[in-house]
Amino acid sequence: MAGNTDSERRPDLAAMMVPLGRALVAAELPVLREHGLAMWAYAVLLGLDDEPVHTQAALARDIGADKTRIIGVLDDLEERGLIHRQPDPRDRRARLLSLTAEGRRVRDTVQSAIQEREERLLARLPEEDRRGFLRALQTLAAMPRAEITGEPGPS
Amino acid sequence: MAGNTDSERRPDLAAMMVPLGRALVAAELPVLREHGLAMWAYAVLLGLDDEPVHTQAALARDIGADKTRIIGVLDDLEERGLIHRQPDPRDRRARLLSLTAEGRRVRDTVQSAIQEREERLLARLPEEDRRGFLRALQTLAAMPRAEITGEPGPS
DNA sequence: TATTGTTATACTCTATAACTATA
DNA sequence: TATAGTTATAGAGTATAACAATA
Repeated sequence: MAGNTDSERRPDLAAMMVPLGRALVAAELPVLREHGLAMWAYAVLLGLDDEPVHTQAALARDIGADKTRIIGVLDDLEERGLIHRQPDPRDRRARLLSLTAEGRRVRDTVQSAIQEREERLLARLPEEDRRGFLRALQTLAAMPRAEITGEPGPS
Repeated sequence: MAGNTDSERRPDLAAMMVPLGRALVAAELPVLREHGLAMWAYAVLLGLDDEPVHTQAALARDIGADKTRIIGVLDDLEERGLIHRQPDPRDRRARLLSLTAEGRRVRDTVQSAIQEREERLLARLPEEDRRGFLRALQTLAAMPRAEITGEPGPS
């Protein structure tokens, strides 16, 4: 009646995903520290990846942070010349955000190092599982949060 | 040189896994609340699943918690008759932990409800991806943490 | 001396509220 | 009045340190 025979029983998805996510983050930290980046700083660099401009609140929302929390991060990244932050001439309340050339270089270097480590981990999986895993993970990660939680979401 | 052609570029694993894990947890919370369980209480019930006995420190380590943090949880679960906690006669420092019949019932009920929701989510993936995803996820989740972080781990 | 469970404390991360400047 | 950015404050969650009982 529970829908699961004993043979196909598995741990809950969250019970597997959360500790695994923590371990992956822990694996990233030494790489980030080598380049003087904290986790949120790296998230900001990734968040500015495609979109060359932004507003701080939108960037915060995109990377799952609070707008008040990334201010210090932006201050630091700007001071180090990794991002530009200039007032929007058309709405002087807003700040336009973009990566500098150096910021782009750092992002690429760090991301390559991180994904190299990840590839070594993924290489230990059977090829068929590996492909399905990556495709499914990207599909699920791209879903709006509300579709996963089942809640109507922030209206 | 970076090992990735532009066509196969993907987000970092952690960048997908962590928000997805958070969303899955958020999806569990309403189910847990229906049964008066907090997240760590559910983790304890799951941690006592196979092993009928334990010591509190070992249980905490197994579920990725601090030994000081689950004490209140154990107090509550014991008071509600979901677990037994009795001094080990052979080492009176330790407490033997086990599920009561009611604790087992609650755990099964809650886990079934949670996994039903999860199955509805997984049903939206192509069958081939879904199988590989689950197999790979279980493989990775079963790995010792040190194999993922690359660190020597707590010696 | 070392370990189990416990309590008390400190620290980190995150969320909320309040202020300014623009609109 | 409403919004973007900022600052200050409060809260939740987590880790660290210190203690009593037992080994």
